[in-house]
Amino acid sequence: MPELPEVETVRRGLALALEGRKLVRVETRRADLRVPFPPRFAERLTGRRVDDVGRRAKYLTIALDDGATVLAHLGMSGRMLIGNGSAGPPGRHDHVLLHTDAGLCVTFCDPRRFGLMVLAEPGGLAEHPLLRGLGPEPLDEDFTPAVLGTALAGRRTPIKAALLDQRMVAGLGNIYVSEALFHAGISPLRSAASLSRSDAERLVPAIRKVLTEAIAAGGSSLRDHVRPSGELGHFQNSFAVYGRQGEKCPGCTCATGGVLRIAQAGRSTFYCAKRQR
DNA sequence: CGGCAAACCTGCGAGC
DNA sequence: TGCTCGCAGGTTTGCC
Repeated sequence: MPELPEVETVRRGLALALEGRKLVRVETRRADLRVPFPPRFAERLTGRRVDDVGRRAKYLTIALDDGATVLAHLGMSGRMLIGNGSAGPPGRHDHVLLHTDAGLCVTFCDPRRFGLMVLAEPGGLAEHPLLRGLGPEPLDEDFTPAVLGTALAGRRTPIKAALLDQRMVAGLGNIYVSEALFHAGISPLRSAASLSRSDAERLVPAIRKVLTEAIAAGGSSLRDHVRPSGELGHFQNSFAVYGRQGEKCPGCTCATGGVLRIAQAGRSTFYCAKRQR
């Protein structure tokens, strides 16, 4: 499911249900997801108040009042859903339940179990192994064309693959890389190192624009993504190229072709060969 | 070191 | 109707 805009949408929904609330009961319903839960994970959370729900790249950060932080990743199919806690028995893929003193329950549901939920000890969040190597947040001011250019320098891998590398810039996934490259007019096949300064100066704003608009739309709901409230996102209706192979890209005047679909590093890439060079 | 393919796991839609 | 195949928004591992 989730790239930065979907995770940010989930963060905003979770903040409404969790911030300032005490966790009165916590259930883990299996021993592990992609990685095992920390020892006594449910006990560590029980009785704690949630001070803040944040996000770093595609990770949710749930800060507790004892200084520890829950790190959650939604993998491909993870959802966080807010319910009233009395909506019948948990489903087969409901792995973690957080009951609050307001009577609400946040359920972490993840059929494919590529997600995870672990705990960073007080003061250890920034240096946590899952976060340590991440590149800049694309919506932060310190993500500049110069910073991106430096990160890409010397990389012979295609720009498509480089942008999926969370060390270059954090939070992009398969959808938004294709979309951002389209808006910047850059071919996904070009090597990362071949991007000029002027390419980077178009790419950075293109990344920002796509992510900002997707967040405003509540993310993209292709199959799994729903907001904690249960509402769907609708940015999938604004895709220029993703999933649109054979169609003309927006505003395209060329007579032939249309959006192409290719495989790069085992994943689908969508682009317009006319308008992306 | 760098880059690619495979692996992790389940569900769903298409095709036979 | 029911089976098999291919595919899916992420990340890590191992191999070349």
